[in-house]
Amino acid sequence: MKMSKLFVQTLREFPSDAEVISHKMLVRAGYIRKLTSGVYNYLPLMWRVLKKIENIVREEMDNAGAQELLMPFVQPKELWEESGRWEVYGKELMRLRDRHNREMCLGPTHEEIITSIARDGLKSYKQLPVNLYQIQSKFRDEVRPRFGLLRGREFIMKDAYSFDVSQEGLEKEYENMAQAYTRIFKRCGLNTKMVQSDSGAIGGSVSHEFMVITDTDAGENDVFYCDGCDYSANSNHAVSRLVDAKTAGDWTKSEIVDTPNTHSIEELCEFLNIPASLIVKTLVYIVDKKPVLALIRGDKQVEETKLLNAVGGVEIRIATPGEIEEMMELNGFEAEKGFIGPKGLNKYGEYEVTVIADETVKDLKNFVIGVNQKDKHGVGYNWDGDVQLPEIVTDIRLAEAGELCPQCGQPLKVTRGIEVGNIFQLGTKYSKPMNAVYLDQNGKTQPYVMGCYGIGISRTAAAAVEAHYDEHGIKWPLAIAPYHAVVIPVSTKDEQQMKTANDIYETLKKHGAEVVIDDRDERAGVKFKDADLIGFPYQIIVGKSIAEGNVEFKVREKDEKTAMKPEEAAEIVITAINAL
RNA sequence: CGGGAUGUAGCGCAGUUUGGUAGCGCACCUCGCUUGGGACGAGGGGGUCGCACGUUCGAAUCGUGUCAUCCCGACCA
Repeated sequence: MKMSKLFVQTLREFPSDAEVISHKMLVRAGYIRKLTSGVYNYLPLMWRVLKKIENIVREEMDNAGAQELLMPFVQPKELWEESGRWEVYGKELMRLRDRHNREMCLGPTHEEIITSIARDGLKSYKQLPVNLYQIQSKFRDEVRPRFGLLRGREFIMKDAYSFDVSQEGLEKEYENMAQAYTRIFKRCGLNTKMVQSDSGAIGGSVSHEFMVITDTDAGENDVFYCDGCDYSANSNHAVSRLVDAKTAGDWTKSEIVDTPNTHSIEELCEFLNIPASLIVKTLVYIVDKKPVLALIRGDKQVEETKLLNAVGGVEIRIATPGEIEEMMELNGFEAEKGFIGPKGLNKYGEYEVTVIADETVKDLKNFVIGVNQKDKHGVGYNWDGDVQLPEIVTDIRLAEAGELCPQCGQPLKVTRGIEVGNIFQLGTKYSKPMNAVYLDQNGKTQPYVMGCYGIGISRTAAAAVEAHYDEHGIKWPLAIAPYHAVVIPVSTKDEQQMKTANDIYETLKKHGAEVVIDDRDERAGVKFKDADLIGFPYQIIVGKSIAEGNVEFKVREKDEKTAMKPEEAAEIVITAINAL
């Protein structure tokens, strides 16, 4: 490819609306252009990168025994009603109507469609197991798209779905996919960590995410991990053992005491001169319009996803001060933020109040708790005597770095991660409601045991940039770079330079290298800057030293130039791409 | 959804306070000169100033509305 004809416009400056490195770099280097919020054009360079990643994914999926197909991007409401998700998916699901006023949606994921395909085609246990996948654009109408390709509304995803006759079969395929994913990301030049995670709106029980570990804002997930063993988990799923804390108060009887202006845990601790671990704090959440009280030890925080799962809801948010006031009034109290307690709070609007306690409060003795009276708290309280321990006691706590690993007891650490892949054990979550069944050996009807496995193709590309760049531009891993190499004749007017450059260019092409020759009549600096910015893994510079028979060879990753013969440089590139 | 900010040429921005013929840098085209880390000179093309309505002799500039984009927060009792 001639640089003069390559469709790429590099910019002198970073775009003003980009925050994270991958977004800035990909726009500036001419890979992507925003069409509208969260929606990007993939320009030729970007498309080459995406195709590289797709092909790695294809090879590994096919090798793992999966079969590729392609499902429609637009989906009918009816299937989503069958699974029950039309009601619960929320605003992320982009809904629209056709000319006949029939309701449709843009596919955010394809469980419903694949399940309908499977039930039409897979009638017998003899046909199972099967794993089907596609690579396709998805659309999720994110609340707040950001970070360029990392959290777009439209993005490219590989989604695979497995159908088995048993949980054992599913687990085997799950492991098979986990191994395929590990190979895929390794081939893409990414170090990933496979972490336990919550299964979210997709549903199911067991799930893991593949995270590219980063220390930047681009990592939207907190990942807890242990150096002592292999434990690692997304914060929405991480569990930990507590470090010792004071959990029994010194009060000898329970009473209500004045605690003026103690709106926060800190203020209350200071006023009573106690550690936060002696307080039961009560948080008011609204889950799908219904009120939920969450009780947790004062020094700990609620993990909203865990709470949501404990209640079995879809959408969760903290209650507003107005809602809290309303609830107080309705139950005959006059209290505000800082003084709320579970006792006597029974209803809100048309709903009963659900109370959920975190495990941390169960064993507290002589503790402090809100009693729904302004400027007062109960002290020396105990469960069941002074206040009822809720029926539901479970883990709704956000783990913290420094707490102990649930497996081996060493202190947990935390880092940030970009989720590039995930694997779920769905079980019969979709096959049952959608009546997707096969006949077993006994002629009996059974629902498929399903799994699903996603990889964000476009996000993987962006994550690769986050992991490989410097102040001059991108440093693509060879396997996913848009081109393997660029040949730069410093002066296009110098016949010897041009001839050598062309010879190298032709040689490389002949050996299967994807290569660009920078034939532009530009000054050397311009070409060097563009080459670094675009991120060609190898640069072969043909300049004055060609008089001594030498070119300069630069490995972008290492960022240093070495003089050598043209054929040596070509040899290095060819050897490298043959090793891919 | 709430709060904040911004919309002026492909990109980055000035001009808006105080209304009076739309500017700068980069990019693009032509010529010259230059050719090892985003040169220089001269000339040139490109914008209904997000959109609508209003005020005014006159609106990028003032007012109202609207749309879009970006950031922050979705308030840990």
